[in-house]
This record gives sequence, C-alpha cells and structure tokens, in this order.
Amino acid sequence: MLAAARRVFERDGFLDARITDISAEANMAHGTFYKYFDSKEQVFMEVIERSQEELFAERPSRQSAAETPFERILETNRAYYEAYRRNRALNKVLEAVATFDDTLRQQRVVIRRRYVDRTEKAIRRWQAEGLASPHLDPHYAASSLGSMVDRTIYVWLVLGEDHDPDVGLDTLSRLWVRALGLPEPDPVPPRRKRRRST
Amino acid sequence: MLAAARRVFERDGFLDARITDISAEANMAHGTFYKYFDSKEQVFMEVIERSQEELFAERPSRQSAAETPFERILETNRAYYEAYRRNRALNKVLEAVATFDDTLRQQRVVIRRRYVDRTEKAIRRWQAEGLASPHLDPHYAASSLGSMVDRTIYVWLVLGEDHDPDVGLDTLSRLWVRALGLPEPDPVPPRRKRRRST
Amino acid sequence: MLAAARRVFERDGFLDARITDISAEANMAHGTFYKYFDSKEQVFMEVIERSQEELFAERPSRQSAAETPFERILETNRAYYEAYRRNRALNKVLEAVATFDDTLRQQRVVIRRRYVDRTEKAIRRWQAEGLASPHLDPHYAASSLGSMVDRTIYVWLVLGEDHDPDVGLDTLSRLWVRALGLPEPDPVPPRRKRRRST
Amino acid sequence: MLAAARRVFERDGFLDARITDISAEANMAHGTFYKYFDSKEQVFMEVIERSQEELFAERPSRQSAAETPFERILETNRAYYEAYRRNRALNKVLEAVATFDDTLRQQRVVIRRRYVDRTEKAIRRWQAEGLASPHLDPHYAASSLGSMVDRTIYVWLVLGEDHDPDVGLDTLSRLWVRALGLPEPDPVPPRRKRRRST
DNA sequence: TATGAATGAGTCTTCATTCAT
DNA sequence: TATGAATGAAGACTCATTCAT
Repeated sequence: MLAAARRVFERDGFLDARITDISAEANMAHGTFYKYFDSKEQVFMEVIERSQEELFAERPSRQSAAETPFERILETNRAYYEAYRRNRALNKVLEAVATFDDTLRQQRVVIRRRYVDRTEKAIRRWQAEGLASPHLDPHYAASSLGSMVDRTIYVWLVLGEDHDPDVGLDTLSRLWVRALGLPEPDPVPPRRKRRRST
Repeated sequence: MLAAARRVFERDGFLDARITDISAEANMAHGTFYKYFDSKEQVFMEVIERSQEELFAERPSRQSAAETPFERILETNRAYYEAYRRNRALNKVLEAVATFDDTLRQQRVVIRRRYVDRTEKAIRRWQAEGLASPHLDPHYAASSLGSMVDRTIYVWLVLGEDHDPDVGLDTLSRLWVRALGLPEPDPVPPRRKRRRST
Repeated sequence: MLAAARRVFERDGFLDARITDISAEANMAHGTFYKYFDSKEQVFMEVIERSQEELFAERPSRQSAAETPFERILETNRAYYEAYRRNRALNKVLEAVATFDDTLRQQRVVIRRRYVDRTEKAIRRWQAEGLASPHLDPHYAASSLGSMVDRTIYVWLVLGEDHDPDVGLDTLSRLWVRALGLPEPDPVPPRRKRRRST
Repeated sequence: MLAAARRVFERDGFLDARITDISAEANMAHGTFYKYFDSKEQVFMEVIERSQEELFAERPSRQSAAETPFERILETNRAYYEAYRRNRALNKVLEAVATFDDTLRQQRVVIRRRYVDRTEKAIRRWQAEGLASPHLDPHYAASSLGSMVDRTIYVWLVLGEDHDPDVGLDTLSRLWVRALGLPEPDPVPPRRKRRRST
C-alpha cells in the first residue's frame, strides 16, 4: 500500500493523487486505505519517511580514501547527487509539497540547519588552520554553499537541465573549495564535455 | 481586479485562493470575474506578468559607479535581493506554483537559461582576460553560481532564515568572485554582525 | 428551501433526511443547499426557529373570558395542545433530536425553566391568597405539573395514544387544579366519551 | 460482550456507538461480534432486555408496611426513581432510541399501557369506595398521572434538573393523591430544602 | 469459534463555472 | 457590463458487514 502510494505520488504528484488511485494501484478497495492511513497528507509523510530510512540504510561504509578537503567535498556531493537521482521522482514531489505544507517546510528547514551548522564548524576549523580565507563569515558561507549544491542538483535532476554529472560535480566542488580558499586539485584531464540529459 | 487577485494570492497562496475571494476583494460579484479572466490559472499568470512589468519599469538608470567585477556582482545581487524582497509574498507563491504548473516551470527555465548564458559569456571573457581560473567549466560554473544566489535569497526571504543582508550579500558576493578567481576586495571593516530577521 | 427542508424532516425524521433529498424536494441541485445553509444541523435549527416564530405570530389577542384559575389553565392547555397538534410532525422530530443534540437540549431546558418559574410564582401567589395548599413545595409542584401537561400531550400526539381532546384536556386541567387545591368547576355534563385517534 | 455493549452505549449513546468499539471493549475482534449478534439494533435490544430482567430480578419482597394510598404511591414512585437512577445512563439512551426506532417505541407503548390500565383500575376502585373524586375520567387521569411521574423523573435524572429527591418525591406523590382526591398525609416536618444535583 | 483485512455503499462537502436577468 | 443563484463534477471519509484463514 505504501509502495502503491509512492508510485501514485511519483506519477501524479501530490495534488493530483487521489485516494482511490492509490487504493486501486494496490488492488484494494478505497475503504482499505483508511485502515492504514488517516489522510493523504499522512500517507505522504510516511512515504517520505520510508524513503529517508532507505536512504540512510543503504549508506555504505564511510571508509573513504578521500584525503584532501576537495576529495571529501566531491565525494559528498556525488553521494548526494546519486541519492537524489535514485529518488528523483519522489524528490520532485517533495519539493513541491514543501512549498505549501508547513509541517514539511518546517522539517526541511531543520534538516537544512543541521547541514549548515556542520559546514559552518568545518569552515571555522579550516580558518583556524589557515586553510580557508579568514575574511569570510563562516555562517553565511556555509548557508550559501549549501544552497548552491542543493539547488544545482535540483536544477539538474528536477528541472531537467542537461548536464554531464562528472564535469558538473567536478565544477561544483571546485567552486566550493575555491570560494573558501581551500586548495584546488590539478585540472581534470581535458575531456570532451558531453552533457548528459536526465 | 488584478490587484485584488494579487492580494488574495499573496494572502492565501494559489491553491487556497478562491475565485469568490478574489471577486469579493475587488468588490465584485464572482460572476464578473469571468468577464475578465477565464480561470484561476490565467489570472495568476497575468498577476505574475504584471509584477514582472512593474519590476522592469522601476529599474532605474544603470549608471552605476561599479568598477570592479566584485562591485558589479555585489550590486547585482543586492538589486535582485531588493526586488525579491519587495515582492516577497508573491514570489513565495510563484515558487510554489512553479513546482506543479508546467507552463510556469517552462517559463522560469527559460529565464534561468538567459541568466546562465549571460554569466557563462562573462566567465569566458574573464578567463580570456586571465582574470578567472581557466580550469573551470564556464557553463557549469555559471549555472551553479546562479543557483547559489537564487537559492540563498529564497532561503532568506521565503523560508525566513535569519540574516543581516549586508553581511549576507557581502559574503555571497565574495564567494562568487573567489570561486572564479576574480579579485576580492579588502575585507569589510569589522562590524557587529547582527542578523536580521525577515 | 426552508419549506422543503421542513417537509423532508417531517417525512423522514432528522437522521434519515439527506441533503440531497432536501435539495431535490426544493427542485434544486444539492450544491445549492450550501448556498443557504452550512449543514443539516443548521438547517434544522432554522426550521425549528421559523416554526416557533410562526407559532408566536399567530397567537391571537389574549382577551380571554377566562375568569377562574381552572378556566385559564384549561385554556392554556388547549392552546398548547392545538399548537402542538398543528406542528405535530415537526414536534415529533424535535423531541427526537433533543435527545441527542446538546445545543437543542440546552435550549429546551431553558424554555422549560421559564415555564416552571412562571408557574412557581403563580403557585406562591395562590398559596398566599389561601387558594392553594400551603403544604406543597411550589417549585417541585410547578415542575411536576409542567411535566404532566407536556408529556400527556406528547403521548397523545406523538406516540399516538387514542384520545378525545375535550375529555382529555378537561381531565388534565382538573387534575392540575385539584392537585394544588384550587377550586374545581362543576362536573362536565355527561357526554359519550368517544376517544379520538390521531 | 453484552456487558461491553452496554458500557459503550452508556458512554457514547446509540448513534455514536460503533461495532468496533463494542468489540474492542470486550477485547474481541470486531468480526467476532457477528458470532453473537446480527446488528447494532439487535445488540441494543438485548442490552435493554437484560437490563429489564435484572430490574425484575432484584425487585425485593413486596411486603411493604404501606397502609395508606399515599404511602403506597410514594413507595412506588421512590422505587421507580431508584431503579431509573441506577440505570440512568442506559435509560437516557433508551429514551433517545425510542424516539426513532419503531420497534422500541411500540414496546414502550405497550409497557405504558399496562401501567395505565392498572392505575385506571385502581382509580375506579377508589371512586367506587368513595375515596376518589367521581368527576374524573379514570382513563385520562391514569394516563396523565403516569406521564407526570414518568416525565418528572426523566427531567431530574436525564435532563439533570437540580432536585432533592426526598422533597421532590414527596411533592410528586402529594400531587398525585390530591389530584384524585385521595387523603393526603400530614405535612412533612419542616426541613431545609436542599436541592440535590444529579 | 475467533480473527481482522478487505469491502463498498452511502453521504457530505467544496468550488469553479454557467447563465438568465 | 454586472449580478449572484444555480449547477454538478469531483473526492474525501465512515463504518457496518463479509469471509478466508
């Protein structure tokens, strides 16, 4: 039933999803829906939760070989990109619902704050170590760089902007470290930039 | 009537706005609505259009004293911030509708592309002049930096994240130029960083 | 519409009345119902109110020739009986709804209290004048006699107990005055007691 | 199960009682309900029947010391009051259901008739003995006095009218005998009339 | 005998849209 | 051009009842 709901949300979006469709997708009578959920809002929340859980569950051993900050950033961005891509259809709906549902918006603000706080601390550390520019406000820098990654990937995967993930993520990560003043790696070997459609 | 529609959209959002409310706000019978518009979608489009026109209309003479790239970037970002802020309520709705209305989404993608193309050309120019790092892909850089500005301001003004616009915009613009390798200005004089709520 | 609602309530009772039926009875689409009323509860209240208003409106000049307490009581009881009878079908529904709707129950308790208070005062007056037995508690007497009249007429008109209203009301009123000790009139001339069905 | 049903009816009333709740209250699956009963109506009837049986079962030896009609009436009324009070919650529901369920209404009409008939005979006897006024119609008198007792106790116990049962029942019984002309006992010794809430 | 998942009839309610005046 | 009563499609939700296990 949860799986059916997810399929319908992915297919029709939140607003156009009807209880009847979800039930039908699960080969159930619509009354059955109410045995498991109270409303469309609730089932959506559960679908989202379940999706998050799966995401965390599959997160592999973190024993990465990343040595430099750039490598770690690139790796993080790529992981985010991949996770987002695997749930692209659902994420699209999620972004939409978050624009008009206060509960969900609040929830996302909290998640965002967590990410920003963590990044802010890292920036302070780098500044203390003389790795990052001391002229940048760590909080605003963390917030804006977070937005950059977040939105860039949204534009690629939800708005469907043409892109080659390798080049795109490399550039994105370079911008990230350069903006802070962290060391940038050697240029990537020249390659034919072939953008990839979604 | 158009003004009434705008007020209602700003107050209630798109989904919760009812034709009846718009008519009432305009002191009209709701039947009259259909003399002027065909549907809620259409009137929303017109409200948006009108808003854009006003935005362009008020854009003052561009005789700016900006000399350096940083100054120009900062000025542009500030102008964008101010314009966005003046129409915050409507922009919030606009972002929401764009997540589920294809026409609107398409339209925004086009606007975005224009901005990215312009920035991309500027980056190429800077690279040619030896001002910007040659190792960055101009297209992806333009796209990601655009997303950064765009989303940061959305987070501040729509999601309501605490911020001091002076510090925030300064940091945002610094990140922008630093990411490309453009010259960064001297550090801002120390100031009490007092974040401003929206 | 109100008239249609009344007909449907009278015909089907409150629980079995459907919005659709009311609308159909008024030759309207069911959506139209909501232009005038918010819910079944509300329309019922309005039907009841309207009925009460009509009742008060038709109350004729009170210039009665009643001289003795008995005559006044008899006249009052008869008037109540007639009014109740004219709205019998609606009253039946009203009694039913009052058993499960708190608003309505409260309202009826208030009306009852008003009646009891008035009667209680009359009894005190009669006691002071030496007309009524001094051994009776005026409050409880008023309450119980009120219940007697009330319920007796309900039993006749709603439960449909066979009765001849002339004999019945005469007896009822005799019991009323006798219970208090007020003077009773001469016996009614012998008549064939033919009970009347409702 | 029957006990559970009774508790649920008392708590929620008939209309708001759900089969599921009854089953849950009995720690049973709701499917099991249908092993024992066919419908909500039926289980309610059984609850009522059971309640009646208990009432009769507990009726103690009638060896009362009542000598005068007044004493017998008072004793009867008090017994009725007490029985009604012990089952107040259920009686409240019973009165409600009787307003819209024909079977139940019919049943109650029958019970009422039995009571009225018995009283009617008693009145005739008293009239023959010269104890009661010959000017009263025995049938209507019995009916109305029955209604008086019935309704008064309902008003006290179900509608929750403040009352002191001693004073109230004394007054009620006095009215009863006075209305018929039966001898009334000496006045009760003066007492503080303290009304008792239900 | 007990279970509880599944059913689906039955109603309410909203609101964009039409149209006679 | 303005009105607002009327429309009816669309969907949510409840809960008594069935039935395979």
